[in-house]
Amino acid sequence: MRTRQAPARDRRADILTAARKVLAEKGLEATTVAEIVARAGVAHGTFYVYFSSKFAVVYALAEQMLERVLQAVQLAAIQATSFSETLELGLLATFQKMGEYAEVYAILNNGGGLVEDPAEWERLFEPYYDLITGLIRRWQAVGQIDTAVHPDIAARLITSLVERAVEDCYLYRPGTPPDTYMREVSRFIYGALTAKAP
Amino acid sequence: MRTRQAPARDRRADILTAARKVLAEKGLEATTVAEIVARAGVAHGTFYVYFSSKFAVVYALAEQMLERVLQAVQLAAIQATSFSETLELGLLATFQKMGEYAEVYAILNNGGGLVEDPAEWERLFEPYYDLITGLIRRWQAVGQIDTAVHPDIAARLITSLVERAVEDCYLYRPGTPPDTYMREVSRFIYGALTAKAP
Amino acid sequence: MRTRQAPARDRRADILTAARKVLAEKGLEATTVAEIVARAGVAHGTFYVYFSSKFAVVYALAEQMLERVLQAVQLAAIQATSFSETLELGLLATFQKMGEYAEVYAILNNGGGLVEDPAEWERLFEPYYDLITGLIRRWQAVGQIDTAVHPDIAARLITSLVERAVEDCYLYRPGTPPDTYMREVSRFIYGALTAKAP
Amino acid sequence: MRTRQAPARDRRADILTAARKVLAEKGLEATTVAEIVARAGVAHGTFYVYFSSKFAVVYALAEQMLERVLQAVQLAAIQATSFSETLELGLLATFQKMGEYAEVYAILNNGGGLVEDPAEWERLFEPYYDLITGLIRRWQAVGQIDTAVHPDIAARLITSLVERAVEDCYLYRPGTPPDTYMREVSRFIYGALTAKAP
DNA sequence: TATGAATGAGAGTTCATTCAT
DNA sequence: TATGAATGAACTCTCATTCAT
Repeated sequence: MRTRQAPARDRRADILTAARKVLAEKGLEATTVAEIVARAGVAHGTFYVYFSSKFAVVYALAEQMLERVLQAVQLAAIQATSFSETLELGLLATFQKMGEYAEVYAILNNGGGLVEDPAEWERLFEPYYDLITGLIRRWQAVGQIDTAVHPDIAARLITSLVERAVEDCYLYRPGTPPDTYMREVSRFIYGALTAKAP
Repeated sequence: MRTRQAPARDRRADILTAARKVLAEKGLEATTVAEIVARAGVAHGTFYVYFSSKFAVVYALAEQMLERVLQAVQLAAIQATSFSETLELGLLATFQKMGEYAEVYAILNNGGGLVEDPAEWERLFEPYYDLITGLIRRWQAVGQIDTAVHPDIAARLITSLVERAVEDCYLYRPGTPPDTYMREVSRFIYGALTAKAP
Repeated sequence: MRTRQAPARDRRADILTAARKVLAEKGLEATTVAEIVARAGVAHGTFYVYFSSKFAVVYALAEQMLERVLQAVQLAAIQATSFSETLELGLLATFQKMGEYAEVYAILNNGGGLVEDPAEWERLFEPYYDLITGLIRRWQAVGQIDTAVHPDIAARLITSLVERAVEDCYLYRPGTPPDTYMREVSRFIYGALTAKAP
Repeated sequence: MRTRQAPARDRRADILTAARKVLAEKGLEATTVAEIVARAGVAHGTFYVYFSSKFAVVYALAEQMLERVLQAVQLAAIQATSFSETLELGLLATFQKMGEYAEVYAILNNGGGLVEDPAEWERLFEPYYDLITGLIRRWQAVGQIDTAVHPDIAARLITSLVERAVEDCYLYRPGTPPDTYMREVSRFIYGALTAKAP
């Protein structure tokens, strides 16, 4: 009986953490359930108590990351009083939260071909797109963003831009300081959304 | 000597074509050599006459695509007489050539974790980055692009933007016409590179 | 807990036994993991639960045999009170234990080229050589073996002699009774170690 | 037409030489026809013009070696005027000729499991055994070898002794000079064949 | 809930051999 | 005779998943 004893280990969380590490180190194809459970310190069978398949744990990881980024950006958006401030604070929040998942990002990015229907994977990102779309609309309404911009297409482009910047920044070109990347991306998006077409 | 006989099937090309199809349908992890050779109509062993491993065929596919896109964009750049025209023609070329590889793109995009060193994969894209970087510098020199733009960082951001747009356009939102995407991306990039920071 | 249930098949032992049979019948190169597991009545994967590779099972078999022979010879050596008795009892023990492995012996003998470094394989036999070397020294000390004999070279020669005799006896010339072989070998070694050079 | 031009390459010999090298370096199981033909500088198909299978080349190699050793020992036996001289000269000849094949010897030794019936392989060695058996009889006839010795069993034991000594000498313990080995073996055999049983 | 030995389908890869040239 | 691209059967080994405990 386990009442008020040492707090029961949260095995689900242990597995999730271990999975993140292994994915980061080995990449999706080389990640095995065997290694995940070894790192999590649980038995092989225990994995299947909490996750229905190898894919499920990757999916759960993506959910976790997107949820955390989403919350941080929402908080930033609430505090901002202008488009440029929204952009600045939002990017800062994204770089911070996403940075923790940088290594797995390339994997999470496209569902790794683990999911049958790509659209199913894409749905995971929809709340994020919706948030950005909403923010664009909000600042279009008060004239801070060009009304010619398609909010939903732009939301997707911006998302890809930021993802790429985070990846580049933390993975491929760790020499360049994150600040430089953030400023560049900021200027890039600002120009894209405010400038008039030629 | 092979003169005037049956026009000698090019098995390497057959395998490459088959691989493209299978990757598009199944994704990287679910793609098997068995299925590739079945579609190519060659024996299992023949695969290894032309490619040293499963990875090698993905790599070769990426090379093929990037080479074709690069050529098309170079041609466009030569014909253009202004930054906005370069942008317009370059995007058109990219959408056309890359569109053929849209399904595999998500896979090719990050090397699928198939390659040990991510930097090795990244090198594949370098000629493409260099081309864009050069074009940005060229139009900065004549004042058509803001000189505050970092050519190399911008080149990477633009690349990710276009990749994403092509993916979205052909894969995830086939409802929206390519033209709309191209115009949006064009405006996006134009604004980003020409506008002054806030 | 496994108490009083079906007496838990020892799969490792089953595989080892099956491997011995297949090796004896087919020889090393023609022995396949598939056939071993078929005879052992276990799944293919089970093989790799207990042995890391095809080679590992051959190695384990050699270890098992050498260990058994070694023990038997040690026991014989303890009971013997003269060199000629040591020889007689030792040979008897060796013929008995090694006889069970006669078919695989030709394979075990040189590691079958399965091992990268021949010296690694040779190390397996070192305890056996050491035992013989020690016995030679012991009977040299009391004048029953010619002191001109190099104990370690002689140990190796004796080993090869006995191996060969066992092989011949059980494999190639089953017509001749083991007794004849043992007596011949005994006389051979006795003469070799006690006689003076010409 | 090839009349009186550059002497036609003896491709069969080239293949045999290449095979010897590869077998020595890689061992039997790791030796491939591909590598043999690569070293021999001939096409894959050419191999099968001269040898009916991979096994055939190993068999041919063994034949070649045994033939050469046999000739050398026969010559030595003819020149010798006593048992001890026969032993000395015979061993010298064997060490020299066999030394060239030392690396492949371990492989050739038992047919590598390549041959279905071990007896078929054993037959290859029969002329060699017959030679030794004959020599033992010859020196028994004149009282230089103990008549209690079984010529045919002893021939086999001697053969294994010498094989082992050559292997040890050239492969496993290259530190010890061949001379030491030869003298030890010589004394060993001399004692074994001339001494009276206890 | 937790375990981990056992599973077995199927993966990537090798390579002896063939045969049209 | 010589070639070498093509073959495909067979190999070793992996690993997601199950289930009796």
